[in-house]
Amino acid sequence: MPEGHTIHRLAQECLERFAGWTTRVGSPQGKFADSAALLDGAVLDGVDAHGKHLFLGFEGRGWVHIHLGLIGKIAFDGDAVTDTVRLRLVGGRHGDQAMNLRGPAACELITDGEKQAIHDRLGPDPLRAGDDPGRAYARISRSRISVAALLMDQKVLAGVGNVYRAEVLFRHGVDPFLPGRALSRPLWDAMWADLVVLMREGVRTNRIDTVRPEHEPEAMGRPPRRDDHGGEVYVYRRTGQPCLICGTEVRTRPLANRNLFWCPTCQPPAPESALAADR
DNA sequence: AGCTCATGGCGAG
DNA sequence: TCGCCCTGAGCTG
Repeated sequence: MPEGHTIHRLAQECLERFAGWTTRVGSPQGKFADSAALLDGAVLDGVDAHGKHLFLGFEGRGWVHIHLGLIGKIAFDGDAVTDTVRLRLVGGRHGDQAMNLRGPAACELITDGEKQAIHDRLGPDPLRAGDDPGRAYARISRSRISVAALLMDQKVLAGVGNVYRAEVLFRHGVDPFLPGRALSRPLWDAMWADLVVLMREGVRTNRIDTVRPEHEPEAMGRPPRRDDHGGEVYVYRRTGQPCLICGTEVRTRPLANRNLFWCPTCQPPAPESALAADR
């Protein structure tokens, strides 16, 4: 579920549903009950998103900092209230809007200062207007770590997860094991610009689509394909299947506890790739 | 009923 | 590098 596009979309949705109105705040599951009691009845007056971090502002009472982790989910409307709901909001103009949060890695009430500290330790986010790709490149270009690992490091770049990582590397023909220091500035700028477009589209459609029209199966004379995760992608979770462009079997390998996917033909290793510190 | 896996990230060793 | 936290879906029995 959650890469940065999901979080930014949720921020927008919370703003539209709840902002400006007093909000009932509860924690059916109990782990957020003390803070929920402090917030109950406050006006939700602002939202923010940075990478995979979501912030809900309650007038005069601080921010609820939410991180969904790998398995957290937010549902709205008629979603059933079960004993796993960590945070429940009810409010809006007619008091009939509802939000349920389940399974988050973080759900905590924090101050402005604590919120700022989170922003300070995150890298630039392609979905935050004005964020500077140069800040990410400053770290990438100094690192011997693979570009695949760097793209997932939220201190380097905020919001990209396992799907966007695999797909942006594919779209630019970059070998995942290329050390960051071997990535040129123009190539990085192109990848960033691509992420801005892909992730904005992800916010709009609520899914990750990365396949260019000319590579759609129909355009390539192949039968249509449906992914079980909702979007159309080149390599993510397509292990052993033919690359949509060249037909080579998509490969996978765990890197830093996560599965990495790539096409060894479209993303050929550079000489420096053998030297990545983390391969 | 129990296992594995998932678009994350943390802290201990 | 590993184990662990959170929940639920999709398998296997």
